[in-house]
Amino acid sequence: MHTLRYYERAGLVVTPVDRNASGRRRYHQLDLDWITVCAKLRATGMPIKTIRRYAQLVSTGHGNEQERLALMEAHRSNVVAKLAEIHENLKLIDHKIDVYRGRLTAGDADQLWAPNRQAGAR
Amino acid sequence: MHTLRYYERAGLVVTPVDRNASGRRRYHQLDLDWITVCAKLRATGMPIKTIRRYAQLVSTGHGNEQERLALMEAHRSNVVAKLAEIHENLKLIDHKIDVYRGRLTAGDADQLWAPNRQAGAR
DNA sequence: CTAGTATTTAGAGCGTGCTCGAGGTCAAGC
DNA sequence: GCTTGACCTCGAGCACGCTCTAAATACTAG
Repeated sequence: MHTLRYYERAGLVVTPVDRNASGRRRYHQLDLDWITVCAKLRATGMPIKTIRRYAQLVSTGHGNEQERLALMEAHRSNVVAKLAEIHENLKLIDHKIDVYRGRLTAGDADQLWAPNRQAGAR
Repeated sequence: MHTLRYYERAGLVVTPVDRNASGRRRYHQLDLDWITVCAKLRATGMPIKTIRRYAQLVSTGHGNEQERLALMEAHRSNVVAKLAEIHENLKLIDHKIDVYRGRLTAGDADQLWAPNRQAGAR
């Protein structure tokens, strides 16, 4: 709610949102679709600034597909890089999990089943 | 540099960093290894708070593997969820790219090679 | 010894993306 | 008519993760 208004203020919304007689917003399907696109771009880490730029391009109409494409391709490569990085670092997490699982299974023979061996442990 | 000191202040560093006689930090391999782990956790989106908690657990020594495991598993599932989300939204990006590529190729026949058709359209 | 560079601290400041609050307006239900 | 509640605007505030500054100290080259 507050966020929608914020996105609007931030210039992320392509077309001025329709209002009823008393000034309240009436979102139409197109608005919702666009907002969904914004949300997905945000979810992939596109900064507000960039979405604004994209929104500007879209609202300008046809003729700037070149730049829209460039923008999306740039973002895509960021996203792919980020995915690769996270994927890579997930290995560490998995490794740690393995280690702790291992220790706990091994530990079933001492600390965990005879916690008195290590007083104060936990 | 600044960031290392910040991490230290924030309680992310397990063991107090060694200092030389005049008080300057001397990072040893273990420090660097740990900092690398922190960086990787950060890169997967683990908040500073959580890393601090993890660092506390590690510095406490053996006996809390249960909690370390829980922490890592929780983080892992966040990361996996995030990966899935990004992966999902990447489809939209790819779709947009396809659309713009299509328009540009199609457009080679009109706007782009006869931009006068749409005056003012960049 | 001196000048210049690097590092130290504590604390302030910043960029991003929301998120909330105060005060006002309007429509609907009683 | 009056209350209730949803929405309005504008501006302030907040959470996070750094990032930088200022003033002091220390090492390093000449």
